[in-house]
Amino acid sequence: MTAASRAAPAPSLHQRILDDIAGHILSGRWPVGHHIPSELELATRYGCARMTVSKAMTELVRRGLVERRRRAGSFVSRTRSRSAVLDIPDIRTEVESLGLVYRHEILQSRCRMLQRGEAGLLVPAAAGRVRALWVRHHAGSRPFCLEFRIISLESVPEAADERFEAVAPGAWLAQTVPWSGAEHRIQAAGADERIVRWLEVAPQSPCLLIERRTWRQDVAVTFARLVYPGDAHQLIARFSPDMTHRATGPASGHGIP
Amino acid sequence: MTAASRAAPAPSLHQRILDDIAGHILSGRWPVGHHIPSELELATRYGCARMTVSKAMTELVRRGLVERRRRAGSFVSRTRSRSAVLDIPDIRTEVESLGLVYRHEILQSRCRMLQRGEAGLLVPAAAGRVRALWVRHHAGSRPFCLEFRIISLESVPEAADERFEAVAPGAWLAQTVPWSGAEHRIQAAGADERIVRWLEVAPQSPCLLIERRTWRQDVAVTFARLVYPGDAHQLIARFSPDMTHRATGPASGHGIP
DNA sequence: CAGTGGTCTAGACCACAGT
DNA sequence: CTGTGGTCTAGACCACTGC
Repeated sequence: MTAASRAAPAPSLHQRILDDIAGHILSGRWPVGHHIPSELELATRYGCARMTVSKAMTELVRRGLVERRRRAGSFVSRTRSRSAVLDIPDIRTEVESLGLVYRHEILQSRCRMLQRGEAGLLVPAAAGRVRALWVRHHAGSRPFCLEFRIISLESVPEAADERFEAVAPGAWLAQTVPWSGAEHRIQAAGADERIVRWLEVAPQSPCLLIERRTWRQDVAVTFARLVYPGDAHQLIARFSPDMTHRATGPASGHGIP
Repeated sequence: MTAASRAAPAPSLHQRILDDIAGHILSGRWPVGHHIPSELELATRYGCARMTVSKAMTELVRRGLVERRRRAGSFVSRTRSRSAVLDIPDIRTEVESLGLVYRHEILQSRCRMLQRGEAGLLVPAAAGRVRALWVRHHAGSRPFCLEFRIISLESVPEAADERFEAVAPGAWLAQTVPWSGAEHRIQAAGADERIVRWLEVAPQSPCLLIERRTWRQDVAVTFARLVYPGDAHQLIARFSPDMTHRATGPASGHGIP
């Protein structure tokens, strides 16, 4: 053993097989369409049981690197996955990780019926009573984000009595209501009159707009529209599905222009 | 068997266990922090081998619903995963899925040394010769997207001779060069002078700006900055990592306001 | 120290799709 | 028909860690 293998936490065999094959693919030695040896062949090669190989291959399929067909075999995938994992932090966490003091204030709060024209906001489409809020989030002394939120009171009746002073609606929901799915829509928009007033930005200045719809099983839970002023805010999405956190990675060490 | 179970493709046992437990968690019956029965207990309950349970639990950990600690046991995760899968389509695909005719044109193209101030664009930071391009993508008769791209010629020497007329650089790279990771940064920005001219938009109008850095193993491959005019363009990110494709889902059936 | 998860085995049966 | 993946079993050993 060399000194180079410092504190190697004994990677499991299926992990090593996975890394080997992923390495062959990512390096280009196994081009798109390449026929990967069968599980039995690989098991023989690695001197292990077939199930150990199977575990590695299953994970490679999940990552989109490999496609498998019965009887035909396993092949390097041709559809290079054009998806990435988008990390959507809690706003408080986000602000505090910038080293700033977080604070939020409830600008408006009402319990009312869902209005016409808001039907498409909740998903699946819903009607009935909702809690509707406008929330402003601050980073230090500056407005950081303006949030419009609707909470379905049919899904979350306890939201009717919550004052959301200690904890903002988003965080409150996250720790209170279980949810099974969410959809985010991200776009750029010019500041409208309300944003100009509440975020203290110039009219029509560019803003990042994030709409989030959350549901549980087949019931709508909440809708949120988050507006971040200017180009000060950015989202980061990384590819490589939990690819064992490349320590020497590009995530650090370069400034954003 | 009831008539309701139509064409059920015999879900595997570990899948059924997974669905059961996910159902308990997502419905709230098992709240955050709930102690999930041990693998042995579950195996007894389901009358199966421990490994079958293990497979389900491992997947639940991957999805962020469950945390496991040795000796202590398995618990419903408190950190509800705030990540989503962002789908980043190829521009041509995107345009054509809108029912429009796609076209791209190379506005500028040079092989040159990487300039000072561009050092942070490639990741890991690199120097040396690059192919630098400005590309304009059209949807029908309208400009759709402006792309600034840098390709490392050390990683992709064959990019020096490619004309990128038949196929745009992004698509060409996707089908030519294997890559292991990518990072996207998404933000809103006002249109600068170049964007105003080439995308035919008003000065300072809001644009969606996507920067993509791609690398292979530990070598930088390419950098791309894509600018989409106005609020016409949006990205969509869905939560629930391949959560067995909710057919009756919110992905369809509601118009975007 | 004992219970838990993490891993691995050497088999087995089956479904399925190419040949 | 046959080779492939997909699943499952009934064990086993180990590492860790909370009791």
